[in-house]
Amino acid sequence: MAKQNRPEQQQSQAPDALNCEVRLVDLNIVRKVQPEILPMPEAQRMAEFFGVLADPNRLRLLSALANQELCVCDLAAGLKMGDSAVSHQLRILRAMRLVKYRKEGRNVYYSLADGHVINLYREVVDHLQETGSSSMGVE
Amino acid sequence: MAKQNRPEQQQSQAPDALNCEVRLVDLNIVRKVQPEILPMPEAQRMAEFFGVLADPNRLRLLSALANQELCVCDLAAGLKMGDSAVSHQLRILRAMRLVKYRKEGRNVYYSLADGHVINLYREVVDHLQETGSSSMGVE
DNA sequence: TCTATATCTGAACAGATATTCAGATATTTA
DNA sequence: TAAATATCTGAATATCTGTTCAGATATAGA
Repeated sequence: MAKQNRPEQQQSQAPDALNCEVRLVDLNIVRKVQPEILPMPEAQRMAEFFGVLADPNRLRLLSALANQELCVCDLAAGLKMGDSAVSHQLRILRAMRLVKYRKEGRNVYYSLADGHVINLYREVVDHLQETGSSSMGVE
Repeated sequence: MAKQNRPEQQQSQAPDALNCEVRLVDLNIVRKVQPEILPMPEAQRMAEFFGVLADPNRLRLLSALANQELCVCDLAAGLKMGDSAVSHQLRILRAMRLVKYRKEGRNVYYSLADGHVINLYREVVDHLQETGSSSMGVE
């Protein structure tokens, strides 16, 4: 951790800094890098968002809604999931505003909220196709 | 679950289907939706990818690497994390091919693997800015 | 009103995940 | 060679997450 290797320019500047618990070279780099680092609150918000997409069943729900609105029980039937599980997942998607819904009688029809999800989807498909090993059957 | 409400066109087609455990209307919709649903293996792969981005410290690591390559101990110092934690997280980013690395002496310098991450980043920032409640200080 | 249906909700459990700790490996320097 | 440093790794622990289950709410139809 002491980072005494990697000789850099300003070691002559403050000789006593070498005895300090904070090392000189670290400080220079850290000072440069720190402001570029995503602050923790925003990082958490972003992580929370990605976390919503980090579940195969939620992704499948989104893909089912990509072309038409569907109610909970159709989604459950189509994905072969329990109604309750679908409802729980839809709530998470709703909280992140990835889907919107509309009530009609006792049915609730869900649909995608905007195009961001699709864009994300394609970007990830690109990445996985280029780097990954499997194929992703997406046009 | 029986979906006897929502009267649809083809109920006259097969009257005995009403006694079947699989309901008619469900079947029609499910048959239409099924092929559009992301298959489970690909959904899992994609979810795994998003899961890698679903951690605030990994996002912070990526943001630190967005402008320059950095070694493990500088990342640890900059993010105020333990060396071991950083190393563990970098391994995950490496496995998903989001970062690449280069050894130099006893240091290992990491950098972003390609531009997909940045694109994803911006897309999410857009989404969060439009729908979310907080501001994300990204240009 | 009563029944069936669609959806939602909270609790509980199993499985996944991030960090810490201790220690291993590799490289540089004395 | 020995000591110091940078990085990595596996085990252990605490936390988070997804599903199921039981039951609540709401709406449509008899």
